[in-house]
Amino acid sequence: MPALYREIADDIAARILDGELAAGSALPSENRLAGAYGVARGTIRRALSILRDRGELTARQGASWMVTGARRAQDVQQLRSFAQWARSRGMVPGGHVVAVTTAPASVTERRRLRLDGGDVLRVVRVRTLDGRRVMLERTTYATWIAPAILTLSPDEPSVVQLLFERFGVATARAENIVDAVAATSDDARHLGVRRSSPLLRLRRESYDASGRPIEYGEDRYVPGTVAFQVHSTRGPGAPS
Amino acid sequence: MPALYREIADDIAARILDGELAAGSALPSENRLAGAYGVARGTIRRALSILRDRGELTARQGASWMVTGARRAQDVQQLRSFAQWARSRGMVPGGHVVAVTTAPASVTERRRLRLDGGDVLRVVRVRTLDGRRVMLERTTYATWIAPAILTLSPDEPSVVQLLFERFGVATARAENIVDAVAATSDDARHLGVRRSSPLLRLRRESYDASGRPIEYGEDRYVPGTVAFQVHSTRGPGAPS
DNA sequence: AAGTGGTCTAGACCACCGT
DNA sequence: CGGTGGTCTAGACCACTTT
Repeated sequence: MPALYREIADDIAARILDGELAAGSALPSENRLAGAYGVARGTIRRALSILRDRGELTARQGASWMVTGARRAQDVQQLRSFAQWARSRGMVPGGHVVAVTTAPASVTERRRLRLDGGDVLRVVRVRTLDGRRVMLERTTYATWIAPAILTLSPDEPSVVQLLFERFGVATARAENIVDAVAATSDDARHLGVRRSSPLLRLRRESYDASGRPIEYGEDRYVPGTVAFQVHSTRGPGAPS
Repeated sequence: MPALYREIADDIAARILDGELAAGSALPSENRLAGAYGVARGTIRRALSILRDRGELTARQGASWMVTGARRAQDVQQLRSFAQWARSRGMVPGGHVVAVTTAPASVTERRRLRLDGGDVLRVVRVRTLDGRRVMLERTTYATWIAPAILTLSPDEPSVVQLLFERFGVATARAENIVDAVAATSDDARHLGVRRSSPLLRLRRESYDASGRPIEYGEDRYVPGTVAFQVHSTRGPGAPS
């Protein structure tokens, strides 16, 4: 059962999408919304703050909440898997595994995955969107999760989702560092681009709810196919 | 006067930095903190949620808040200006203007800056960090802000800050789209890199509190000098 | 079972925006 | 000025983790 404030946020988001709440228009006051939804004002504020963090609404003290009408795009902050994100944009995610290796954890891997030893699982995948190759993914999975990964179909499009559904392993937090690199000949071959052409690199580390590292790796994106959007706000502050 | 929850968040952040609250350790319970700071539990939760959004803390229902000990890095979500960000990392921001043009707004500029006409100001700047060229910035300023920009010293390192201090114009919201491009010969000359080498491109649009576009443009970063960090959480939700 | 964070309420006061 | 959002309080109940 989702929380009340989530349901309300979803409802308001739907009303924006429907056009009932037009871009640039003002929302009813928080008190009116509270009355209309039959909840306390705090719950409304919490719902609105979610939409503000997504860039769909803005607030100014003294004035009403406004609908921004920002173009929706990919949002790194949303922490969705490649497959989930693709589907939400109406595209078909696909891909295939290029290489799978089981090997003793290197020093670096032990440090980054906080392992004492054991084998890690290294996987290289090509990711496609509507059949087009858009990304090359290199991932190292921690020892404790590796067996679970191996039970999955090699070309499974949504590893993250299945990890949660079958094993209850959910990514709670992730750190992503973005920069640009030139395609190596390896990258170029797998992605079908020219060697040394620019790629967007996203280095990731993900953690479960208890803070234990799940995996780390990097994704190399072909520019023009996928763009990352980051939304930033300098609001009066964190939501209420 | 900053809000209470901000002061508390700053205080806890300082205690983390001091090492009083070590990475991986648990915080006192919210009720204890509320007692210690002499505020209501809600105020404590709000302060903690700020630190969670910055990736410094994590929360799990039923367990205590934990200090993550994440490496501090650049964070696109923070919405700081280049100069402010550089200074916060202990580096000296600098730069020089390559070109300044005043011209009637093109169709694209009128649309993106929501102008009816008039002249816009186009500025190209090279940004440096400790004397090294790291970024090429191309910006188009809206008609209404252009005169203010022109009063600033051409090589002013912190345009954003001065705009606020002298004219009260603050960026409230920004949309950033990140991808990778190959350096044009122009880029290469200004940044001192080889032509067609990979650059990280950040396209920006910024808005003031009332939602009016201030400027838009793009920054091209030399990889390896600056990296963007994006922190993402799948928490029980937006802060309280 | 006890303690923790997650959600929600009802009310209060303030700072700011609009008319 | 009235209405708006921003902050803060005090209490309640629930879901979850820990011991």
